Amino acid sequence: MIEANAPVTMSDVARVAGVSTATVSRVVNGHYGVSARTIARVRTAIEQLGYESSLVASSLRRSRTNVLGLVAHSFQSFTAEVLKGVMKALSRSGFDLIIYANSDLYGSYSEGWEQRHLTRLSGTLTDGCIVVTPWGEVRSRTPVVAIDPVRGSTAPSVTADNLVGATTAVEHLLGLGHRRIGFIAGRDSLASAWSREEGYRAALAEAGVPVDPTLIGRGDFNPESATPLARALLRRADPPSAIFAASDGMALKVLEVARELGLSVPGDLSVVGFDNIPESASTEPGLTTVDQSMYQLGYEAARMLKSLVTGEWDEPNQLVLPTSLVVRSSTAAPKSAARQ
Amino acid sequence: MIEANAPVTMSDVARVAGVSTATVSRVVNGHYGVSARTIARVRTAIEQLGYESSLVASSLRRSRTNVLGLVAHSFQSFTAEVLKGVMKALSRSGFDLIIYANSDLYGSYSEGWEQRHLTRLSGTLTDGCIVVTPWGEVRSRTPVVAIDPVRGSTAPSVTADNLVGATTAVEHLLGLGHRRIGFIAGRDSLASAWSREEGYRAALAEAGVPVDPTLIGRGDFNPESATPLARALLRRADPPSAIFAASDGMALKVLEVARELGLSVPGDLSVVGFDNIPESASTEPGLTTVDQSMYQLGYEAARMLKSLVTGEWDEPNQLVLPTSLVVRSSTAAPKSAARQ
DNA sequence: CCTGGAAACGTAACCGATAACGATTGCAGT
DNA sequence: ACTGCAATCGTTATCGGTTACGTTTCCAGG
Repeated sequence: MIEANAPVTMSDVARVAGVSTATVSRVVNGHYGVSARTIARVRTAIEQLGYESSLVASSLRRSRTNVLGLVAHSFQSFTAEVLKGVMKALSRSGFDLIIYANSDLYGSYSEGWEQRHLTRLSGTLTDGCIVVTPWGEVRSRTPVVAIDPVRGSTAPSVTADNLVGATTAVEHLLGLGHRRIGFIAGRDSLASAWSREEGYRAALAEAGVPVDPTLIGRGDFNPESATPLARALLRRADPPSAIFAASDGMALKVLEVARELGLSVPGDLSVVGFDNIPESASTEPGLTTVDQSMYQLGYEAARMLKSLVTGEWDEPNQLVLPTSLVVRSSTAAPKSAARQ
Repeated sequence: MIEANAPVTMSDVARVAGVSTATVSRVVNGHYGVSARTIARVRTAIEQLGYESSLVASSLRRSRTNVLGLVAHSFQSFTAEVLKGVMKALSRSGFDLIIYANSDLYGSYSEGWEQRHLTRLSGTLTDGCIVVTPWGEVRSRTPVVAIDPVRGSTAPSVTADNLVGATTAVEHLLGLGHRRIGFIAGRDSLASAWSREEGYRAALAEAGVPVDPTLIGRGDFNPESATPLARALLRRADPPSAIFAASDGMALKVLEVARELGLSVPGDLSVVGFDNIPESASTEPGLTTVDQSMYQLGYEAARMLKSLVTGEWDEPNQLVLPTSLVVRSSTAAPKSAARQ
């Protein structure tokens, strides 16, 4: 056995090649001022020892690392889909990606996680970060792009056209004949939650249907938060004939509750979600939802961040992407439609 | 404005609190030997400056970082599903997760990426790593768990019962009456690809059907690799009546080719995949496949790694998880079934 | 032969933190 | 008052690299 598994460092290479670590560094980074013969010697030593530079050590001293970061507090379908888009945008770009996710020691929805992670990374490791569904405005030495930012943020962000998406979804229900339409809202610090509720109200107003505040449940985008809300809505003496949930994760929970209460969907209850996560297509019945191409969100965010880091961004830095309604089988005309 | 966005370091805190950096470090890490009054002063300074310790700097000096790593070369559905399981296992465990993904500068399937990434991280940043579908055996200072390891590896790993899964899949086709069954293999350095091919052969042998080598296409798990292979198989004068693809990604490409050639599925051709990625449920027709719970793979791998790092692992370190056949609508009896 | 300047390379400071170690202080015991 | 131990805290080496700067070498030009 040549070597066990001791970590081979730059000074090991230097010793073997008979040069200083400074010279090794120059060779590794292709800097000027090393003779061809020395380069060859160093290269040989590197090869022989199987040396790889430590990302950590070099990022400590360097300003540019060519690593972009993504921080997220959970890994549900939303983030996973976003991630695919980010990876696509970064493919062959020269930037590597580091995703930092915490283990939720402080509780699943501890405020400020994104700031904590961001400062821990952006001090040195990354050239810039993407933050998914943050809790608040963040400050950072390096550029930050938010996916689904907080309300009123003016920082760079990428978001879906939540207002139009939600309006379309509710219009779809109205068009089917529904009049009592429940709504399960998202975490209200997020602009998306706000806009989706606005869309809900706007569509109702447009149709001349008064908003009944007792039909609105205050969720937080966490699927579990929807369960008690759905139960409360559906156990009423006068339950809504349709529920629009601000996210698919929550909408799927509504389906669960409906099943639990013996309600048939879409017979007794129509359900519409928002996001179009993969699970929504495979559930039974298929969930009618608003597609916001999370893949695209990730793709555009990564593209924006890349340009911000290299300093070549000129487009507006608040991107809004279109949505589209995907009609599946969780919606139908209400039983009492004829009555209206 | 109090402070712009200069990175605030430990010495800033020390200066404000009027102590040395060592004392700040002790306070931050809750070490012994600091008076209550000093602790309070330091805490105040930390609060006031909004200090967060740098992950990079501390990991350089520390031995334990409480960060686990995951390296993957791409982010298709497989890895995304695995990730959800990993996150679940790490939730509230005290371990954070860093995912490192490269930008494919060296081509999508550049051999040795996992070793490169591993050495760059494991020197200091992480206490251990999960490697997804590696290219070869890896060496590392810290524990490594492979998901879907290379053939013949004896290192810690988690894998699905690919042999049984593949056998079951082919038996399903045989049971429907198929006799000419094509196979599209995966990247053959992986144990999973090998086992799935073994299962294919075993099932045929058991049924007394001779293996026709010309019905076997050599893919590499990359969906794109399946397209030309499927075309070649289906354009033959004597095409197979069914195709078993070693991954869902490839199977979906087979469906695409079938559509392109005007073949109806399952009328003219039955297709079976392996993995059960979310897309397989939502495609039309739904893909019959072997479920290997990628979520579970990730969950178990993280659990194993956690124990290896803390040194409390006692179970065997090569886990094999069961699979199950999911029958959807891409399989049916062949038209010529009556003839046999 | 001497000088100037660039090329090649080493030395050491530095990045932000941790930890071994030593120094100082406070206090109890005698 | 003196000793001894423990508590508290600063000093400094260190992690693995990068880089400013200084030194040496070498060659061309005068």
